[in-house]
Order: sequence, then C-alpha cells, then structure tokens
Amino acid sequence: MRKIDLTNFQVATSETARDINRRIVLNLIRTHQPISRADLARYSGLQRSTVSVIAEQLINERWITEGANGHSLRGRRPRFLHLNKERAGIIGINIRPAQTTLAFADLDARFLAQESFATTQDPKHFVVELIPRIQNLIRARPEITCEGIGVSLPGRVDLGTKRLVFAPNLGWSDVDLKTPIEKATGLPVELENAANSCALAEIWFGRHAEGVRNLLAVTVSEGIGCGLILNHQLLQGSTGMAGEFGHVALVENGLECRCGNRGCWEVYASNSAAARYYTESTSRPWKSTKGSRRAARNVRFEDLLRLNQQGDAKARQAVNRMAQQIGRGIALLITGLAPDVIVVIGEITRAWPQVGPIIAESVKRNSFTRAETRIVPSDPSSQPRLRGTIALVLQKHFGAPSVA
Amino acid sequence: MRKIDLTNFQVATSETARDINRRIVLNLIRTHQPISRADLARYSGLQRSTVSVIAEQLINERWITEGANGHSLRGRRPRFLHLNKERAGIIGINIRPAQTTLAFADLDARFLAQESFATTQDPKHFVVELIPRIQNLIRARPEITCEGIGVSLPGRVDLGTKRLVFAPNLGWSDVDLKTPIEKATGLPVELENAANSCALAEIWFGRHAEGVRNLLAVTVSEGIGCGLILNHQLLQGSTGMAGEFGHVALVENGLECRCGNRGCWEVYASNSAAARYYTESTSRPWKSTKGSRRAARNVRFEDLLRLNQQGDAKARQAVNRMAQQIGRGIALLITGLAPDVIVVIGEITRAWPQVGPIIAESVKRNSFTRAETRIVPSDPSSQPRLRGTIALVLQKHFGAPSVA
DNA sequence: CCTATTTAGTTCGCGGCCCGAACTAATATC
DNA sequence: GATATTAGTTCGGGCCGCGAACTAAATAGG
Repeated sequence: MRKIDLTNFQVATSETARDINRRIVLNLIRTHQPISRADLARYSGLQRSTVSVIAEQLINERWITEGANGHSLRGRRPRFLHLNKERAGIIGINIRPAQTTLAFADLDARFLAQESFATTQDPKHFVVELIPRIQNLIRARPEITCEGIGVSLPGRVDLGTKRLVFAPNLGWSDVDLKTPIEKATGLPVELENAANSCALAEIWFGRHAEGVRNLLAVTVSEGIGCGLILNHQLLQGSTGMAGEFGHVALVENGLECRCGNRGCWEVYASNSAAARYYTESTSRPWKSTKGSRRAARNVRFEDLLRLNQQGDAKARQAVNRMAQQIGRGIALLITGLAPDVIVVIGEITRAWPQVGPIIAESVKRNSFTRAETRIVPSDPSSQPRLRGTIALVLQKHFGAPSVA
Repeated sequence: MRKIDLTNFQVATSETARDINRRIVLNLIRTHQPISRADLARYSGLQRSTVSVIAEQLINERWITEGANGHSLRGRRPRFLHLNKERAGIIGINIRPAQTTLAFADLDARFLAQESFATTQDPKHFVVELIPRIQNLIRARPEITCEGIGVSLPGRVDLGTKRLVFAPNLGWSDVDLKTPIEKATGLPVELENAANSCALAEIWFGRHAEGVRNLLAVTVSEGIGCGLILNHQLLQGSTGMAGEFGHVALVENGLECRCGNRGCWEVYASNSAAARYYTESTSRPWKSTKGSRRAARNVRFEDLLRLNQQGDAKARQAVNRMAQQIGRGIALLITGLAPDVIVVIGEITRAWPQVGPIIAESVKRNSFTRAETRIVPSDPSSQPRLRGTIALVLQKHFGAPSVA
C-alpha cells in the first residue's frame, strides 16, 4: 500500500472515476484486441452500459475503432473494438555510441519505419543532424498524427531539469536535448536511460509481463545497466540516478572502473570484461607489456562470440567467465530485491543456451535463494531499447491515473 | 508512472472520488492537526463545501472531532479539527530473540501502554503466552476500540500465505502466527519483517519523511536488514523476500555466513562482526585456539560500545571497522537505488558522532556519488520496530486508495 | 417458417459526487 | 454601528456509474 504524498497529490473531481475506468478499458482493449463491449464489461467488472459510454467516448476521440463482427454460438454477434493505430504515432530514438536509430511506431508499438545514422561526437552537431530526420519521418506519414518523441540514452537524465547529466560512452555531459528537439518539432520529448527504457519495454510489451509486479532489466554491453520496475512502476530514484548496479563493487580493491571506483560489477561482467578475459588468456605472458595488452584488448565482443560459437576454447572460457560474473551480480539483485523476473539484454543473449545455465548456477551459488525469480534473455529482435521509448510516450495515455 | 495491472485492478464507482478525497483530508488532518476546514480546503485544493461534507462524514464516523476555536486576525474564528484518538487503538507487537514488546497505541501512534516479556523458544508456547497479554492490553482501555494488531518480526513472512517462513534468530520456521491470534482476539493481524516495519515507521512517523519518495531503513543488530520504501511504497518482492541486502556478498569467498553463503554484508558490518573484530584484536595469537576464540567472541555489543565510549582503543577500532563496512553496503544501496534518505537503526547509532563520519567517508569512497542521499541515524526512543507495526494497521485507513 | 432462447448493445432514471455561487455566522477595524 | 474579512453552510448543476428495462440480432428446434 502506498503512502499519500502530501507535498504532491491530486484530489478527485467528478471526472476522476471516468478517467480511471477509461484507462482500464483502454488497456483491456490494447491487450485483448479485438474485443467486444460485452467482454470488456466481463473483464472489467463495469456495467455494459458504462462500457458502452466509455467506448463511444473513445471512438469519438479516435482512440479505438469498431471493426468486424465477431462470432458467437448463439445470440447477437458482438461488434469488435480495437485500437485505432492511426490515432497516434510515436517517434522512438535510440542513441548508442556507434549509431542512432529512429523509428516511427503506431499505437500497437509496431515500427512502421526505421532508419539509422552514425552518432556524431558533438552533441550540438548531433541534434542538428537528428532534427531533419525526425521531421522527415513525421512527414512520411501525414495520416498519423505524432503524439510525442521518446529517447533512449546510454546515460543519465536529471529528473528535475531533464538535462542529460552525463553519458560516458558518448562523451557527453550536461546536454539539453529536450528543448531543441521540442522547439523544432513542437512535440513533447521524453528522455530516459537505456536500461530503464528496456525495463519499460519489457513490462509494457514483453511476453512475460502481464501481472508481473517486479521486473529488472539488466543490459549488458560495454557496461552494465539496470532498469528497475518495482510495484509496477519504474524506479527513478531521487535525482533519476537509480539503477547503477553496474557500478556496485563486487570485488574489494578490484580493478579500476571508468567510474573512478574499483571492483565494479561491470568491470567483471560486461562485454569489455569478456574481451579482457580473452586477451589475458591468449597474450603470452612474456609479451604482456602494457602496450601489447592495450592493443590486444581491442577484440570486439562480436568476434569473441563468433569464436565461441566456432568452438574456440579460450573464447568459450572468457564467455563463461563473464556469464559467471553476470550471475554474481544478478544474485545480488535477487537477494536484495526479490523480483519476479530478470530480463537480460545484450549480445550475450545470443549464446543463451550456453550461458543461461552458467548464470543460473552462479545465481544459485551466490544468493539467498528463497525468491523465485525467472531469469530470461530478451528477444533482441524486439529491440527493447527502442521499444521502451514508445512506452515512455504512451504511458501518458495508458498508465495508471495519478490519484491521491 | 505506474502501469495498470490488468490481472488485479479496481474500477472506479461513484464513491471512488469520495474515498480518494476523504483519505487526503484525513491525512492532512493527521499531519497538520489542529486544522480548520478552511485550511483543509486551502491545502487540498478542494472546495470549502466539499471539505465540510467530508469533515461531517469523518465526524459521524468518529475519525475526527471538533475542538476549540482557533484565532484569526480578522473574521470568524475557525473551528479546529483533530484526529479522535479514541476512535481506534492498535496493538503493536515487536518480537525479538531476547524479548517481545507489546504496546497499545492510539491514532497518533502514541503508546498508551507498553510491556515486555521474555520470548519463549517454542512458537506455540509463545503464542499461548502472548494472547492473554494482548487481551489484557485491550481490556485495560475499554473506551478505545481496537482496530487491529501489527507484528514486527526478525524473519520473513510469505506474502501469499502470511505464514512466518523462517526466523533464524528465533529458531522458528514455517509458523502460522496470524491465525491463532486472529482467532483468539477477533482482530485482523498484520505481520511484517522488522526492517520493513522500521521503514514504514520512518516514512509514516519520521521527522525527515514528508515528501520523501524513496527511503531505506537499514537495521544493524546481530544481522543486517533492509526495508525499502520506493515510490512511496514498501517493496515486498515476489514472495515477500525483498530487502535481504544483508546477505549480499561483499567479499568474494569471504567468511561463511549463517545463511550458507560466503562474504555477506552482515558478516562484516553487524554487531556480531564488531564483536569478532574486537575479539580478534584482543586475543593473543598463541592463544587463539578454536575454543578460546569461541569464548572470547561472546563479547556483548553493548559492552563493546561501552568500552568504545570509555576510550578503549581496540574497541574503538572494532567499532570503526564495523562503521566502515556499514558504509560499503550503504554505498551499494545508494549506487543501485539512489534513495533520498537512508535511516540507520540499531545500537550503533548511539555512537553516531563517531561512526557517522566514518560511514559517510566510506560511502563516498565506495559509491558512484551522483545521488544526494542523506544518511541519518534513527532516534531509538521512537522505537521504530514497534512503531512500524502501527503503520501496518493504519495503512488500511490512511494509505492511498487502491485504484485502477 | 415461426417461436423461444440467448447474447450484444442502448436507454434512462436514480443516487453519489464535486463545483461554485450565494448565503449565514462571527469577528476585527475604524 | 457600519464595513471588511474570514469561516462555514446550502443548494442547484453537471458528471459519473449502476441496474433495470428495452431493442437488436442471431441460433435452435419444432
């Protein structure tokens, strides 16, 4: 049960009940479409009459449309309702160090168009390049009015100012991306950390998501990020900094991390860590001077995975060691947060038949295993980083009403 | 923004608005009493007419009473409203390994009566001893009708079955405390882990709590517990197991913990850890056979704190080392969850002027310090473990309405 | 072919709720 | 004692969900 925040609450008006029920109906349609009014009444517990009025309102506002008639064994045929995909389009933007992907999505979170370009070093330059691409994407679908723009970033956004505080992998810090894009497009822009985006994508569009109360998204790439959905809600933390479990120290006085501390989880369990493991195992000891190591460290994780696939023993060892370390961190998360599901995201999931059991074993060994947490790989084809940006914008209409 | 859980939601009826506004008004009265209807209207944003109706209803249901007239510089004097302390009494029970405390509290969470007895080994025996004491406490205040019973435990309660799953320090496992007490008293019983109780106490009754969205309660005693309030809500986790950060591994292949794993935080930062540090530093190396160590380990933490107070260098070192380790764990919590406040609870807070700075320093050194988290000691006189049980029961009336 | 049955969806009056304007009550200032 | 000011109440209007009654449309069976 939540405590009412008396510094920031909302009283109920005569329209509050409708707002609540409307959102419930809209979500039932989203997840069960096509669905009849009668079934909506059954699922929601509302009266058929109430459902009819709400449906009429939603139709008038173009959120839903009436489709074909359904079939029933007896009696009048139901009239199916479904989301009006043309009601709202969303621009999703996934910024990654190497490239940025833009997509135009419909209300079903399906991507109607998608394009990528190389992420430029300078953020100002980046914005200049980004804006016309957004505008083209919007213009290409004049029949769908765009509702907003969601952006997923490998960095941290301040909750209050909405400025990008820092993004080490991009080399950006204290950048205002929101204002220029909003000014240029006239659309609301929502920024969010990539791991948080993934968590939102999984809870809103994932397969294992309905009814799940606590879900963690662990993104494993050059670093490790963690998006936390707790009590059906994204945890952002006091300044928007929640989820930096990748920088939790798992090794006392361990290797130095780019964050300045030592022994961080991501130093041992990220793609870069696996690359380091591999390099260390292959570089001959007498050659392991600082210089040669540096060079050798540049094994791309892609290549490492391919070697692993091809049966290279040292690659396999490196990947397994990485998996074992991923498990250590996940064990920590399970011990502390006892979520229902942990979704692992990243290239490593391509080797899931191999690493899944190792992670599970490591989790079992390192945790206080009373919680029953499922650990599942995300489907990379679902593009969670990008899809989460859709949720970011849709939350406004489909999220729970803010009440009390 | 929360996602609506379509497997478990509640539609709005015509009374929903009243329920929401009533709870808001009741909470405003609780925290601002005495307060006039006019001020309630100002604080809440509701119309004066609406506030009057709600107040009338609350008076009829005996939740509040009209008190003296207030003063204003001009115009009619306001009629003050305040909680009717006699409306509801709550029995709070704090079970600890050595002793159990019962209290009878009023709506202001003030303890009107309190008593303790030695906790018995056998849970069945314990219940037999507990029940008449509860009944006496209720009978002693016939003018106050008791609303419910809250119980705080050094163990874990299953969310579904409400059974005590295990409590290592009590030596109990799989016990049903709820049913027998409910049967004997006819009152609803709410069980909760001690650290969670503390977290609830701090967010509902703490000084630093209004407007705080994320608060962690870290209880340091023989072990370490952690209660998490995130987004104004207690995190219970999938099976009620959330918060076992005390059993997160901070040292790889570290010392064995009673949980079966190695290197857990509480092995290094609990009262027992400090006792061990002290013993290790005082026992002469040639005498450190297994037997003598065992014996020496039984330094009570109370005594250690007293020695520390008296200026004993080795005691001081042990306490400082403990503080430093507490900081390491707190650093992890801050890095991962970025709460607004962390409240530390336990005997160690008596030495706060000494340990506070050491904890702060350790946190700074071990965390990714972008979150601005206040670390504060709890006031032991507020009896957080016990007071949290009051919140447990009061939540039903004062918590946010469950909607959508 | 016609009737009874069943299911879908609509209409409408009722009561609950909040709003806001108008009104009463009480007090201080001049 | 008139005026201004603040507290609190009354009442009509509009929104909302409920539920009974009603219309619409289809099937089963004689």
